Amino acid sequence: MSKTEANHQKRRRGADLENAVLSAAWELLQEIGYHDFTMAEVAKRANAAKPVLYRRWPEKSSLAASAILKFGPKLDVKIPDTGSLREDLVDFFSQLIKIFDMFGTEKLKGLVTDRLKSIPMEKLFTAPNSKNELQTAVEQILKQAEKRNELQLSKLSPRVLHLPSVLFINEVVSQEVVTKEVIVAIVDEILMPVFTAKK
Amino acid sequence: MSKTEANHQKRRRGADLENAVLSAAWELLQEIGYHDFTMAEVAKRANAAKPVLYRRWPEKSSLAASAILKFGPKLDVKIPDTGSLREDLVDFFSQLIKIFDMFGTEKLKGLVTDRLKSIPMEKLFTAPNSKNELQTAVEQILKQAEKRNELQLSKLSPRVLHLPSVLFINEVVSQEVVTKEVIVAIVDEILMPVFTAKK
DNA sequence: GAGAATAGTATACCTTAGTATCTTAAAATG
DNA sequence: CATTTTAAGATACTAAGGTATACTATTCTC
Repeated sequence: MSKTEANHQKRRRGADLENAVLSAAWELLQEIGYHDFTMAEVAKRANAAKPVLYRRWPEKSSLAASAILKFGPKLDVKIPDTGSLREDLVDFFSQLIKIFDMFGTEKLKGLVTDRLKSIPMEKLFTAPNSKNELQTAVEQILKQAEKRNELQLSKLSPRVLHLPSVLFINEVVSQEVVTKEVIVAIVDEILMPVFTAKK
Repeated sequence: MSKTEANHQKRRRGADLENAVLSAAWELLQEIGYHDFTMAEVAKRANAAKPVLYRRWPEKSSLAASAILKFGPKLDVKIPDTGSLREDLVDFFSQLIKIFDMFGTEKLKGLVTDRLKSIPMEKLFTAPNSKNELQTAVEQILKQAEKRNELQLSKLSPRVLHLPSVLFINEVVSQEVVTKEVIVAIVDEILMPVFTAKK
């Protein structure tokens, strides 16, 4: 029992500890992906006890999501303004797939399906205590289109505004990889008709 | 160790055993729902060993899905022919929600998200070795609409044909309950514009 | 500064999905 | 009918998510 070193003279708390855990989680996620990622290993890496994790995140998928939101590629996607709704949508979603490709959808699939147990699809891109950035961007693109008389925003319901997120997640969950062609098809066959429907 | 009864003179095999397991699974699902449903309990109820289950179904969600497909309410939904695509779609999906309401979407949510780990959304309604009945019905409804010149089937891609399944599943995963109003909104705001898009 | 409240640490525990192993009944093959 | 093959039975095991408990270092409050 002779601990040769003064192991933990200082005990981390609050934000300090939280950051250490999130960093460890982020490292692990990059190294081995969500599927093989375990809570025990995160705890070990962060030199923290498992209950510390569960005190902050109710479940594994929640911790993983937090780590990605904190350290993952930022969703600082440029909102395009090409002069055409169609082009703007294609451009915007093309930027999004790059982020997913960094991980590979295969590695994210498990996380997404686990998250769906707790939150609805359209909220998957929403950080706690913040706006859904994807949603905001879509609305911005639609506003631009309204100025060009391509559509009437007031006629679009929340369900319709969430459609891009839903379709995108569906592809991530269903396909190995989301290509540019897939995005073009989604925009031309689904989003454009819905957004510009005369009603 | 004195087994007073000749417990298992006969050892069940093949389809016999499979049926016994599926029956036990179906009973359990009805009694306690998917979340509390365990493989060990199914095995016990069926007087079978756990490896018997895993030899046939690779995972819990797969066994549950099989049990529902076998004993659950049949998808023998009547294909409506009201003379209007919109009415047909609303009518058809209204029949579907009845089936889901029998369980309550809450009880099915976990099953659906678990299934999504193995299969894409649009295949959720497809039994092994059979056609996707939901898909077939949608196509039938669209054929009828084509005869009335409401749309041109040849212009609709597989992605578009799967859209009803995707949207329906999204609602089941996202909402507590899928109401008639929700269905009407999905049909009017999304499906009709997509199916009848001029392009 | 004394004492209470808070929140780490360490560790054991429970539950359940899923696997491995060994024995044995039943079916298939000849 | 003897032998081989297949698959069920029994049971033990592993791994991981998640919880409970006892103890103790910090911080808060008075």
